[in-house]
Amino acid sequence: MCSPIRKWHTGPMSTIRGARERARAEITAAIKEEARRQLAREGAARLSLRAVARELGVVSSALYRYFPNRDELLTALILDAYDAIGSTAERALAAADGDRPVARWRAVCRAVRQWALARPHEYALIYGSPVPGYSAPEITVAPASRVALALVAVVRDARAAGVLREPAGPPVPRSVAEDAELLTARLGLDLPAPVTAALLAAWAELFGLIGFEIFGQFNRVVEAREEFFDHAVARLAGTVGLTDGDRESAAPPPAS
Amino acid sequence: MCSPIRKWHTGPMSTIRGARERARAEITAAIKEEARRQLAREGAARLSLRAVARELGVVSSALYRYFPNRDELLTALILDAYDAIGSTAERALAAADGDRPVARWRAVCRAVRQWALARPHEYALIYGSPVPGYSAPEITVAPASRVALALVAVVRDARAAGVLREPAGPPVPRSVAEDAELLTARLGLDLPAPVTAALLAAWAELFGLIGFEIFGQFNRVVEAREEFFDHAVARLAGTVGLTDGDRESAAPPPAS
DNA sequence: CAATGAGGAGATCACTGCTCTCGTCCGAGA
DNA sequence: TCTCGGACGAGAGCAGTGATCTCCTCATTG
Repeated sequence: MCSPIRKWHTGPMSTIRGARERARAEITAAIKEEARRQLAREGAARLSLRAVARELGVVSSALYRYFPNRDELLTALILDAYDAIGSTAERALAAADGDRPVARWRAVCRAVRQWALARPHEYALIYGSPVPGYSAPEITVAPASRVALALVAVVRDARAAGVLREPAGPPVPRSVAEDAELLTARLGLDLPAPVTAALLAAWAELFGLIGFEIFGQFNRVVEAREEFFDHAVARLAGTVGLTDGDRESAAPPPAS
Repeated sequence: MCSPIRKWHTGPMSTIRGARERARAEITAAIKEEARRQLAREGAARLSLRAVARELGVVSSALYRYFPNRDELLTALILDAYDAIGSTAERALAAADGDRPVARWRAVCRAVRQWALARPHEYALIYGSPVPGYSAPEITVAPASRVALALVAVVRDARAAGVLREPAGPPVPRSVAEDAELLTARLGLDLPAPVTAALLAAWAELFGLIGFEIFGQFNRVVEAREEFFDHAVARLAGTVGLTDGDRESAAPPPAS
């Protein structure tokens, strides 16, 4: 009856459809929610299907109606986490819209760090060691790149505004330049290879910094975490060529 | 009696002592060896005491004579891994003894990367997410710092040779400078705070790069892995102020 | 209004970490 | 040289895990 939409078969969006699949969606969400709670409390490897089921007042075998196995549940959590950190970065980017390039860069980096500090276990899930004999499936590559794309956007806009310096440093090797060009082409951008290379390194350093902070490598080494992070991120902005437009904002001559 | 050495109670070194404890040491080593094998095959969370025991032709409860629990076994593996990667870095440093600073820096970084690529699971054990609800004990801090100390040594020697530039970039905030001074004092060094700060960031970037490569973040993004790494590491050497002595080796004027 | 199939309950299997008890046998102290 | 303590391994057992299968129910759908 009513025939509003072609049911099943990949409906256009998450429209309401039957009450049945609404319930299904709700239960799926509840499972992930509880799983996330346990994740935060115990970590990924201690995440137990049975415990989730117990907490939901349901028998463990019931969960298998929603996730074929534990790893699939983890994959769902990983996807959610990538989406969450990605949209956090994008939100920060949007919020810093009119700002100068270095400020936008810092805003994105800070947002990512804050997200990670608030959810260390979820962060570990996506940027720590891939879980137990579990290698991230292909589906994760798109959401995984959203943070990187936010960083790229800052640089792209800076270049469009004509305030992007060509980064200093050793020349970019041929093969790396080719990778860089492939990448920028794939993103529909036009960035010089040295910038792309610097950007990739900065991307890695950002998560290196956050990972070291979260996983304890900075314990008893760096105490002023926030200030150090901001400082490192500001340096990073310089290495990818970001400036605030005024001349020589990031190159005081070497002392003495 | 006989009083050659005060037995037990922390003998001076790993001298031979009884045949009994020799056997104990051998079995302990065999357990760790087999555990490492399983680690390489399955990853940390799939590491099973029972499987190790089975492979060693022994009943599982027997292992508890050597390690009080699974986490302690993991801790032992972590310590070994830190020692291994640390001594690899130190060996590389020693092998590049007479070389110029940038070459020494690159040698250490390359050695660390090679070690990690050859043993991704062991690398994940120490630089990935801390294992299952397990937080690294204090004992790991000393061996964990050996790689960093190798990097520091390169910079220290460069400074002693007078070929260390003061790194460019934004001024170091007060609190970060204090951390830096505390750290250099603890190491008995005399490095300017900007250098120390840059060094810490470079340390994080090094492991960010290696982690991204091992954990798959560079898949379909960076194909010329080795060249990219070398290039990033060369840039990094520049950011901490390393030069090869000849003037302006790392600062070509911005094109155009 | 009927049947069909989604979903939950419960039993079961193989596996895990860990504990406890019980023989055995080595080696240090007399 | 003898003896006794203690290190060691075997084995049973407990509680917990992921996963599968069968059975029963009831709401949805045609």
